[in-house]
Amino acid sequence: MPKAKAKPAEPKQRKSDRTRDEFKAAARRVFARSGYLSAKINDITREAGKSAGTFYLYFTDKEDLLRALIEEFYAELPHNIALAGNGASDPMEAIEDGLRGYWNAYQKYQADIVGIFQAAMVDPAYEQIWREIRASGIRMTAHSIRRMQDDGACPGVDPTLLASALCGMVEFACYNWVSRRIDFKEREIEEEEAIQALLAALRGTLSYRPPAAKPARRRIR
Amino acid sequence: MPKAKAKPAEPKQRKSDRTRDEFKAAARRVFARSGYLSAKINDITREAGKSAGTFYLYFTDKEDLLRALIEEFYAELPHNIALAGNGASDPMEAIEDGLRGYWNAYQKYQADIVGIFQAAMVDPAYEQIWREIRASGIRMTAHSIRRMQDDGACPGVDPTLLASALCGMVEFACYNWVSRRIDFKEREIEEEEAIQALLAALRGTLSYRPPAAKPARRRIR
Amino acid sequence: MPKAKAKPAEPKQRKSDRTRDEFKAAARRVFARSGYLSAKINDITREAGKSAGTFYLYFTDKEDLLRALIEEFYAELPHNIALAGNGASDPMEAIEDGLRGYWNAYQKYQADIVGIFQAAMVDPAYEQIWREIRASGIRMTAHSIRRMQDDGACPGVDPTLLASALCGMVEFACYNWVSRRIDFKEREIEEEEAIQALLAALRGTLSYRPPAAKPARRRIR
Amino acid sequence: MPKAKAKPAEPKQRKSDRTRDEFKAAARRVFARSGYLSAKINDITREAGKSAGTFYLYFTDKEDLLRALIEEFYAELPHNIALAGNGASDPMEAIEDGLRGYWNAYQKYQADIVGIFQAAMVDPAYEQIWREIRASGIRMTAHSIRRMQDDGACPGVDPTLLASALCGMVEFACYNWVSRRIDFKEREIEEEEAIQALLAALRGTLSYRPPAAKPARRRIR
DNA sequence: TATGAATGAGTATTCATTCAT
DNA sequence: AATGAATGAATACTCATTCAT
Repeated sequence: MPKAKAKPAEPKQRKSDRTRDEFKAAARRVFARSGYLSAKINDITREAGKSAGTFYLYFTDKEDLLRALIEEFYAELPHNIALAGNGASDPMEAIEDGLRGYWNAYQKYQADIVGIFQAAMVDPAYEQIWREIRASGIRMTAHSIRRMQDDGACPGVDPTLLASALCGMVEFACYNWVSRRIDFKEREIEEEEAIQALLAALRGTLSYRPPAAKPARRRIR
Repeated sequence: MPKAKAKPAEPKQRKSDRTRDEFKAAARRVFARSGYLSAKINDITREAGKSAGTFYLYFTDKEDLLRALIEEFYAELPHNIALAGNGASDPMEAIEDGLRGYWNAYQKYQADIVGIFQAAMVDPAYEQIWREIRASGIRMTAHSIRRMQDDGACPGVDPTLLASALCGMVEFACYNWVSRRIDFKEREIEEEEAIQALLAALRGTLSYRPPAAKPARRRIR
Repeated sequence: MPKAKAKPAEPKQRKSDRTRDEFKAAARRVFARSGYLSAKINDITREAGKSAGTFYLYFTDKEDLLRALIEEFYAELPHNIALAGNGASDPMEAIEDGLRGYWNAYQKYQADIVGIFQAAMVDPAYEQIWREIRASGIRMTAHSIRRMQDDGACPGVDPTLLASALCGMVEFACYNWVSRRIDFKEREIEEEEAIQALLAALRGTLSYRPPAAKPARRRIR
Repeated sequence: MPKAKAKPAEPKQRKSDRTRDEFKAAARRVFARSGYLSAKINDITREAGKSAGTFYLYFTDKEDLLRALIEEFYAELPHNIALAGNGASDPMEAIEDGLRGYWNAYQKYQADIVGIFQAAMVDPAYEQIWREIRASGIRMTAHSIRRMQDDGACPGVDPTLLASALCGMVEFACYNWVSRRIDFKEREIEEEEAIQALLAALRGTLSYRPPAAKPARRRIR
């Protein structure tokens, strides 16, 4: 038949991309709702309004899908965290900027982070990824700690160890407060209130200076 | 687990008790090794050197087994934590005692705690249990925070919120450092070193006093 | 079956409907051959030429499958029985029409009826269903009995009790003669012969008039 | 040690018999309560207050146990039925005696009969046994029918076929009314009332004489 | 004899993945 | 590209039966 069709090459590519994105968006919703581990492939395809088979045209696996989420997340992470902290000359400010950066990233990439965290529990490959994500935060935090220590604050602790603890605190608070809504079922936590609580801990820890003459602990009464 | 199944008759004899304990011990090893969620009933029976069916003479479920672990854990928890902190008159001392208590309990009941934590990700009933376990620690910590605030320290933060963050920090550090051995693959963390790092954060946070004239954030130097 | 499980999504397409019907047909063959209680899911899938998992795309259970059979059976039952008896003005004719209706329904839905009957032995929910199916027949029969009693026949008996006995007779004869082929292994029973035997009992019972002066039982001759 | 023990050979034998009987009694209770097919070996041993292993000292099987029940039942059956009917010279009286005999036997051996009936659904060997039990009743009933037919009553029906239907009626009524308590949940059926209903059917059927000039059924309107 | 803990074959069920249309 | 029906390997669970004590 003589009807010369215009090659729809471009639009096709587009459509395919769109479907892929729809899957990712659906997965984010599902992961946020019921976690990565208990999410069934079917839950995701249903959420995406696609059929079961279609999923495998775009991803090989639930893990593959998670990997795709992570990539996006990775691509934007620096904007939220690393860059945020970079500008600040004052270590305390750097820490606060870092916290706010992480908090914002967490809001947006909740599903990804929970996904990685849960996958890490079961799959060593994801444990590695999780460790890497943590690592950059820890490195930054440790750097600030070291600067504070140079100034005489919080002496005698391994900066990396302390950084690991503090980053974990932030991470875990996000998980508990934002994703699982644990601990505070009865009331909504205000975003700023939450940040202030974390900030109080960070600030206190980093600026701690032991009293001049430290009395022996548990001295004889 | 939400549907309360009738527990199996639970043979009470000597031999029977021993087998039940063997299963619990085997489960602790398996959970510690590969986590609760990915553990198969078969993994546990094999580890216990028992046959598949035997498991069901003692437990109805993997969940039921976890419940049994928790009970034991619960029974001993107060000795390690609550009682520990009770004697101390000084809030800082109470916090330190609580930390050491939790740390010790964690060493011993690692598998249980990880099990509950993982089960909580997937099963609301365990989320509830996990929340309860956290609650007692949070309550105690919040109490100490309030006492410090009465004294003028760490002002302007919701004690419960801050307590939740700090308890999470301890919990999560135990998980990362002890159970997953994340962050510090290259070296063994000394127990005392780990405790000191956590203590530094707790002490700093609780005793923080803002500088007399609080300067505006990010003022020009 | 007491716990109402959510039925699987129940694909509605053409192909899917056919498969569902194939399962029902296969189940009817299997139930007729070896009874409902001893039928394994596997027997049915094999008979249907499908794989194990496919069964669960269409039914949650063996019970669910039986329920599906019953529905079909229920839908047609009135055509065979109730309507049949409705037109007849003479109670004896109503009874005969009812009998022929039930007989025909039984031929077609043997497997369903046997299934319900067997399931009722083990599961109270099916006992209820079975009771309901019986109830309509009993009600109709009792009605005819009452009309005959108004006319002076078979006096002094509870119509419902008698109806229950007579309906049971028909039911059980169908079971023994048609489904189990008991009692008459050596020869084929002609359909009409069987019906005539049942009819003889029904007719005799309903038209019975006690002899005028009832002699004492077991008097000396 | 010089204490010469008396050989407890006799008592031992007694004890063993007693245990066996306890199992049989327990089984009767369990079968009557929940049917033969759904009864687990464990249900029976628990009901008997014995341990699981002990069961196998006395029986090889649940079937073996059922066989033992049947034997006892068989041994007494003639007293209740066959002998009962034998004395009567009048066929109607023979039928009534037979009915009362069966009814009494059923009360006592409910569990056995239900057991055989259910086992027959699943196991051909028990189908055979069931058929045999039925056979003697059918033979007797057919005999009475033949005598009535010689007298001109209920003409034109195969006596055995009719007997099978009538015996089935009685059997099934016992099952429904006594064992399953179906059809009459709301009220207790009086024993005599039940017997009278069955008797009405038997009497009517056997004494039926077609009206002199039988009009064509469904004549032209 | 009696016990009851242990066994393992048999069965049901789930769900990621494939493939004909 | 998309569909959704079909697959079957993996796993959980039950229960009759054995056996060391």
